[in-house]
Amino acid sequence: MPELPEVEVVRRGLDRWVLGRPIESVEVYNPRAIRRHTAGPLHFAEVLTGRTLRAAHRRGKYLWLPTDGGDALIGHLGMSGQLLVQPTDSPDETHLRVRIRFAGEDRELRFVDQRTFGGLSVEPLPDPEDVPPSIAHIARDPLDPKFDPGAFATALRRKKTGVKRALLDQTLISGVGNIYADEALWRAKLHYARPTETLTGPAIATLLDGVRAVMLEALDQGGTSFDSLYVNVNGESGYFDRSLAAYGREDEPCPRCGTPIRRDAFMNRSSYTCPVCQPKPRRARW
DNA sequence: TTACTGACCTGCACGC
DNA sequence: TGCGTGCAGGTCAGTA
Repeated sequence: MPELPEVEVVRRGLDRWVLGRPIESVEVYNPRAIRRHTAGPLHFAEVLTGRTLRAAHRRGKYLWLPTDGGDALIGHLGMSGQLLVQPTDSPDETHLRVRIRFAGEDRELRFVDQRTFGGLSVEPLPDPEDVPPSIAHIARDPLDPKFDPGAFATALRRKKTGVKRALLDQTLISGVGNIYADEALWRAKLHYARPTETLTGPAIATLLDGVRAVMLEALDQGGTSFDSLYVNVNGESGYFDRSLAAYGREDEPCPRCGTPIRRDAFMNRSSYTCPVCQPKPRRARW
């Protein structure tokens, strides 16, 4: 599943392979892949054709690529999305949704998405130095140099919810998905249902350290390839799943204390914890 | 205003 | 072999 490190790997690939190349044509094979572009597939293709992508930016798990026309191509990989730079003559992927060809290039950009939770859109970019309006509500991620740990701690304690639910709230802190939330909580020895208002300053600092550490380790290894759904722009998988301590390790021994890892249903998904290292709080918030 | 829930979507694993 | 069901999970609209 693409989380922040995976998206950053993709951003770096886009930065290397697609910038400065005029777009020759755009083909949309599944309208759902551009559902956020409300003007429709034809408009999406028309507005991009002839444009040149100038940069590749990221806010949390969103990517945006400003064009020379005062707008930006915005992308989100969802759960299974891939942005691939492929030779123009290579066979189409089964779930190819959008193809972008560049003038005079033997490589093209493909948006491939099995589950179509991700998508692309184009929208005006009033300030080239700022984020697009549609993703302005997304908070900075903990790897962002301008991320403010003090403001995060204040906002976190103001919430009246469980700490994992808060970590998954992209308006509070971005880039944390289910996998890295579980890993960061394991590192910080916090149960996912710990009420946010009971977290101390040092506990929040430890949690942030855990989030940063797990993201940086994933980034070093090219992202988390938990299944075959995630690959970088060159189609290569990462290997970070080998380093996961809790997520996906149900009944396996906790790397810290040896107690079998437990899986609970949480928010229509799974949560993995060590029942000894991460004891359930007496007063839990789900 | 804030917290929470469910829908969206598709391929795979599993049981019958 | 084929069918039905459950599961995976990021985001956001709708509800409480």
